[in-house]
Order: sequence, then C-alpha cells, then structure tokens
Amino acid sequence: MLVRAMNTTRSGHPAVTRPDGTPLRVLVVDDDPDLAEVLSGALRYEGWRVRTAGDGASALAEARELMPDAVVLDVMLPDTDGFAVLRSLHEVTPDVCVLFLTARDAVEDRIAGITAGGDDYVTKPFSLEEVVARVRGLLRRAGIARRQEDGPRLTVGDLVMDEEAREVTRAGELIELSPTEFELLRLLMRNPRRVLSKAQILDRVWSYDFGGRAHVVELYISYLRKKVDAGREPMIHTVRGAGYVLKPVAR
Amino acid sequence: MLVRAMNTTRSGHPAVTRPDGTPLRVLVVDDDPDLAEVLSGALRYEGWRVRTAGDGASALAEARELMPDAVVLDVMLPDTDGFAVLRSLHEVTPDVCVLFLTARDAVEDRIAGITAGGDDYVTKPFSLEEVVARVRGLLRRAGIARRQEDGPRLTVGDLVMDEEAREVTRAGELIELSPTEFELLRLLMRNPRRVLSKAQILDRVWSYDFGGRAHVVELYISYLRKKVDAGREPMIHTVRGAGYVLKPVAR
DNA sequence: GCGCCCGCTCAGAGCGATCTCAGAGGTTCG
DNA sequence: CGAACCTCTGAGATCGCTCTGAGCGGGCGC
Repeated sequence: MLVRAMNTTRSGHPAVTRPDGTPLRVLVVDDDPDLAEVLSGALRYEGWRVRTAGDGASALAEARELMPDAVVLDVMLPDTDGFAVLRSLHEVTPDVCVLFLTARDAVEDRIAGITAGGDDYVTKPFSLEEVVARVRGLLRRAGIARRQEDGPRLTVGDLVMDEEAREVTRAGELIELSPTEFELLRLLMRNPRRVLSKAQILDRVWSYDFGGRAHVVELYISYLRKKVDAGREPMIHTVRGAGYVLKPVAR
Repeated sequence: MLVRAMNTTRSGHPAVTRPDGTPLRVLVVDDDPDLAEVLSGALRYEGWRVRTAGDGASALAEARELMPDAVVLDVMLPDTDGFAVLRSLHEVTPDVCVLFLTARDAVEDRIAGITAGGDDYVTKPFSLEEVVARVRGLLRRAGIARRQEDGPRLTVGDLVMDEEAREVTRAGELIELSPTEFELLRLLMRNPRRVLSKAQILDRVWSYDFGGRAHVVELYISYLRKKVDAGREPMIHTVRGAGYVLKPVAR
C-alpha cells in the first residue's frame, strides 16, 4: 500500500537506513538559516531524520539529544570554530561521520588532516546532489548505512553507474563524463521513469548560488545525449512543457 | 445543498485521505482573496479540509491551529518572504509539504533550493487541475496521503495514465500527448462515467486568465479522440447540450 | 421534413520551448 | 606557463503546441 513505511524516501525509492531499519539521523549545523533549511529539506527527502543548529553550542545540545549518525558541519560558526565542535562531537557520539562545509579558499591542509579519520568535506558553493551523495558515501563506508538495494551502483536498463569509482557504462562501454554531466546523470538515474522539471534539476544539480537560467539544463542534457544515447536507442527523453525523463529502452 | 461523507469528494470518487481516514488538511496562503477563494474551492472539491490566509503572520497562526498536511503558498506576500514563512512553517509542522505559487519571471531568482526537498511549485497563471495534481503528488510522495485506489496510476478500462512518468497507454500501446491534451485527459480519467460540461472543463484545465471560448475544448476533445480512440472502440463520448464523458468500453 | 444550432475537423498563424553551435572566461594539471 | 578541459552565455534555427477562423454535417425541435 502507499502508507509510507519508515524506510521509504519521499521520492519512493528504498531508503538508506540504519542496520535496525530505523531512519538515519543527521544533524545540520550552519549559521545561515536559509541554507540550513535547504540542506535539511534535501536530506529529509532521502527519508532521513534531520535536525538543525545555528551555532556550536546548540549543535552539541542537539547532538546529545538526537545522537546523529552523521553531521553536516559548517566550518565557520559564529561562536566556535568547526574543529572545536568536531572534538566535542566525538566525545558525545564517538562514531559519528562528519561532512564539512567550507569556503573554497579555506585552509585545505587542515581539512585534509581532519578528513583522514574517514570524514569528508565539500566546498561552498555546492550542489545538493553532491552533499547528499557525500553523506550517503560517508555512512556507507562507516558501515552504518544499510542499503536496501545492491550497493554503490545505480542501474537503469543497460546503463550502469558506479558512484564510488565515478564510472559510467552503457552496454558495457565506458562513457566519460565531466563532473556536471555526472551529477546530472546521477540525478536522472536516481529518478528513473520520473519526469523532472528543469527547475528541479537546476535546484539539485547546480549550486544554490547559481544565478543562471534553466537554459544550462538544456545544454547539459544535450551533452549527455551525445554521450549516453550516441547512436543507440535513446534513454533520455524530452517531455515538452514538463521536463526530462530517463527510461530504460522500451521492452 | 449537497450532503456528503467526510471521506468522499463532491464529485463522488473516493477521496485521498490521511492514513487514519480523516480528510487531508490544506492551508492556502495568497494575498489575492479571489484567487485564494478559487483555489480553496478546487481543493475542497477534492474532499479536503481547507483554510486560507492572506499574509505570512496569519498563515502561521492558521497553521498552528489547523496543522495542515500541505500548504499552497504564494511566494510574494505583503509581509514576509517565502523562505522565512517556509522555515517557520517547518518549525510548526515539520512534515508539511509546500506548493509554491510564483510569477513566471520570479521563477529564475529565488526558487533555487525551494524544490530541493519534497516541495514543488507552479507558475502563475496556472490551471486548477495542475495545482490539485501537484498537491496530490506532494502528499503521495510524502506518504501522507492514503489513496483509496491503486497508486500513482489512473486506470479507466484499458486506458492507463502514469502521472509521474507522464505516460499514457491504451491496451498497452503508448500514446503521446501534448501538455494540454494530457491535462484534459487526466481530468476526464479522474471523473470517469461523469459528464463534464465544457465550462467545467475550461475552468479546470485552462488557466484562470484564459480569455478564449469553449470552442477550444471541442478542439482538444477532437485531438484526444484521434489519439485515444484512434480506430478502437470509442471511450470519449459527446453528450449533446451537456458535455463529454469518458467511459470504459461496455462489455 | 426543414432549418437551426451544436459540435467536429481542417488548415494555418503566431509564439514559445528546445536544441545546437561557437566561443569567451576560468580552472586544473603537468 | 601552456595545453586541455570545463562551464556558461548568446544567438540562431527549428520544431511543436495552442488557438483562431471557417466550413461542414448531423441531430433535434418545431
């Protein structure tokens, strides 16, 4: 039936859950409320339980209460710096995974030192698809996540994407994609047979501060077609006035 | 006037309800009272419980009282911006779904991130069918809605519509439809065996600012017939002086 | 049975959506 | 520092969609 089970995402595909089947718990820490809202929306959409905090102090308080599996943590906070928060976090929840949000010019070496422990980071501005993918990766590698499906592989028809290796093949043939093309295709493959509007695509694949227009989506769809559909039976379809769909070739 | 059971729409088909069988609750927020009225009428027609508000402040007040499952929210409000309202809404009712209403030109700027979660939006001017369909889609994906029928598929006889994939088949054969044709057929399929007048159709499928005459309805019915009934036993019937009906082929 | 009105369909204009190309910046890497 | 690559902008060109207008035909009231 359609009553939502705990382990189903809003989008309907099977959710990544904790080993006991309860939803994963994620804490978002960022002092920009709009950004925190957007992030938490995207993570909630994965079927996860999300809380937010705006500074280090309340982050710790929330963490104590929520006992999160993962934390999405802005390195620049008003009261403390992210690394101090990280240390305290690990005291509260030792096994927690952390995804850092950082400005591009931030000291990359310090980050590198921290991420050695299995944590990860993305630089602002980032796309939501990217953040979500990273969090999923973290959890999976940490062994916290139990995936309902196969593994780190997405399959639609004869199109296969290995997210970890960042490798895509169609009918066994390797397809080389640029970062943006890869992200766009991932979004499409995570929503097969579902029409996605250009705005939805823009919101998830391009970074939140992107000012441009939906025209780029058309452009990148065109790139993808040249690589994914090249000569073969097309899988990427335009639905005029509605958006784009990825479908396995008709039976 | 019409007496009706709580879980039945005015039009008589089974209502989409909350899991416990009580009617879904929707809050409409728009500063144009006329528009708010039209919208709330259309949503009530679905058998849902509807309240309206004209600005952000009263929207929050109403939300606290109604605890809505979904909110239809104009992004341009006199007192606050849509983002702030969204945040406060999520504080009051964490799992609420939001459908944004926006002017066409506004789409480009600040919508970014808004559809990031499960939320969605439509641009003005819109048709009522579209708004209703989107709200239903939101609720269904959020797992809030319990549908009396099967799933995200509409079926009348051997005619099947998959709303998410925007795909229609008859007896297994794929039928390609333009956006307007699709919307019209959806209306007919949601009201099988019921005669719909041209005025009703016009009101629901065409946007509220459409100046044209009912002649377009005839035209689009004609288009649909060519595609849906093509050569087969007809399902679309004219009722002279009254309107049109869609019926499964009599056995 | 007659004529009128309703409804059906055709053809075409106008418009908007989409596709693609070419090239300007910017970034990465060797 | 240069080459290769990536991303995005702008401009046409194209194509499909929507709606108008007109003519035709048939059902229904008289």
